[in-house]
Amino acid sequence: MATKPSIPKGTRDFSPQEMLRRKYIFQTIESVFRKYGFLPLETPAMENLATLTGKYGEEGDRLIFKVLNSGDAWKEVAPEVKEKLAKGEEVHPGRLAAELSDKALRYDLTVPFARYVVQHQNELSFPFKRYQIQPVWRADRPQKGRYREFYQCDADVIGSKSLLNEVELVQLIDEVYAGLGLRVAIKVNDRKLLTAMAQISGQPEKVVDMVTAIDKLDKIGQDKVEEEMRAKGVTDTAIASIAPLFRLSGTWAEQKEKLERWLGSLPVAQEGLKNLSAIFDATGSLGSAVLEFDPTLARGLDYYTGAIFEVKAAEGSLQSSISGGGRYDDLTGIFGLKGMSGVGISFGADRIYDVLLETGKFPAELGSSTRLLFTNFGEAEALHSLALLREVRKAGIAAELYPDAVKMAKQFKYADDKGIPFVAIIGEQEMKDGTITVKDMKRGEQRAVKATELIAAIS
RNA sequence: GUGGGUGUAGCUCAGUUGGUUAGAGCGUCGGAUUGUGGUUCCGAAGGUCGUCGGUUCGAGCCCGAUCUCCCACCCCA
Repeated sequence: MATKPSIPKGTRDFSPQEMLRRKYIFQTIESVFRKYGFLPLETPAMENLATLTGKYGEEGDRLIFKVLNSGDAWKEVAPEVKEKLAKGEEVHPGRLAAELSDKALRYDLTVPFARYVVQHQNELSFPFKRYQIQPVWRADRPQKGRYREFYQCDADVIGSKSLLNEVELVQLIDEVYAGLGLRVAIKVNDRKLLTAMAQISGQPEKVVDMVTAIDKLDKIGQDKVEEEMRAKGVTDTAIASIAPLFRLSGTWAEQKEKLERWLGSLPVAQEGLKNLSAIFDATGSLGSAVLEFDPTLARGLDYYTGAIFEVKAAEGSLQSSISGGGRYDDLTGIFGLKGMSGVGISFGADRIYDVLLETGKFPAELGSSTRLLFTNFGEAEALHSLALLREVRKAGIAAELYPDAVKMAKQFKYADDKGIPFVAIIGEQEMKDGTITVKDMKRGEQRAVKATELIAAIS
């Protein structure tokens, strides 16, 4: 009792008002997922540690929340590890973690999905389209728009190489954000073009270093990008040979022409261009989003192999992406199922929430749920109201009876605080007359109605 | 994981070169109104000043450590 209660760093409580808004986001996303033929899936909060490690790169492994083994975890630690520690010798952190923990909280929804597909491959009919809306956990340092527990809303189709899937995902993204009333930019690139660029530079092995530097272009500028590449061991001639990247302005048709002149001789580049063209040609007109080719878009190099997507809000101050996704050719390979190509998209509900809040895009009527409150004058009046309450609820109207016979001011204040638009007053007088006094809280007016007129009076 | 800032009532914040019983606004609760909220008036409750330690006759204020939140980096939704 002495210490103030609190919650772990980077986690949050969601008040009823926040939950109404969060549900609005989840429901909008979910209904679009369903409309495009995706079906729900859930996986456990915990996975085996081995399922997760090594899937997100070195940085990712560090950010996985490990769960301490139950019982006396220390007792089970291998004797040679204990000996080393006793002598004060270094033990590799990963090794020690593996000794003390064999479970971990999920880091994203894609890897558990891949695990699920491999485990249940004989029960599934491909292409398999699933959506998943669940929290994920990362042991990151919290910041604006960055939490240690947050929700992802994923839709993936696995077992189909068709580019129609990419096209559908772009339309799906557009429809979700149109539904939320938010203008966004969908940035698209193809991992194959980045590979081609590294090849033409003569240092294909530096692709990751080049791309992570180029990814920061709009943030730090061309000079700093080149500086960072140089620091990572990219030669000056290589840097010079990828310079055309920075001059790829214009419409997709113009960008495509420039890319063909620059990288067209390489088969990988041809393939990437073919992919992107198919997406641009088949997408058609969008409602709320702008689709643009962004040659500096890199993201998720761990498993993406084809098209990659990222969504940024065109309104509000949040610069980070609010959705991301792409094509992966061999995600299930690491779990023993080869040749399963898939493509997916992930919506960051928590960041979408922040943007909608800042830009005032939440619908105003999300506020209240109860439409009618019966006041409570005492046992006899409450029992009388209870019968009417059932009728109102039967008509599909949310209603409640104040549970205690406290003074009227408190009951009215309750209705006011909760945003309840109508209050039914049934005291001694009304019971005698067989009427109900209905007060419109917004107008401040009230009138007596018969029981049969009650529903009409509050509709 | 690296660097910087921050922490005083439920919330937003004052608090003088270190000096007695730490303040305001909003909110909460009670009353004016024993059948009427949102406006008004009156009153009350609520703080081991993030935590632990140090300097000092004396610390909300100075020093150290630690935690939290915020900002930048890394990375990411």
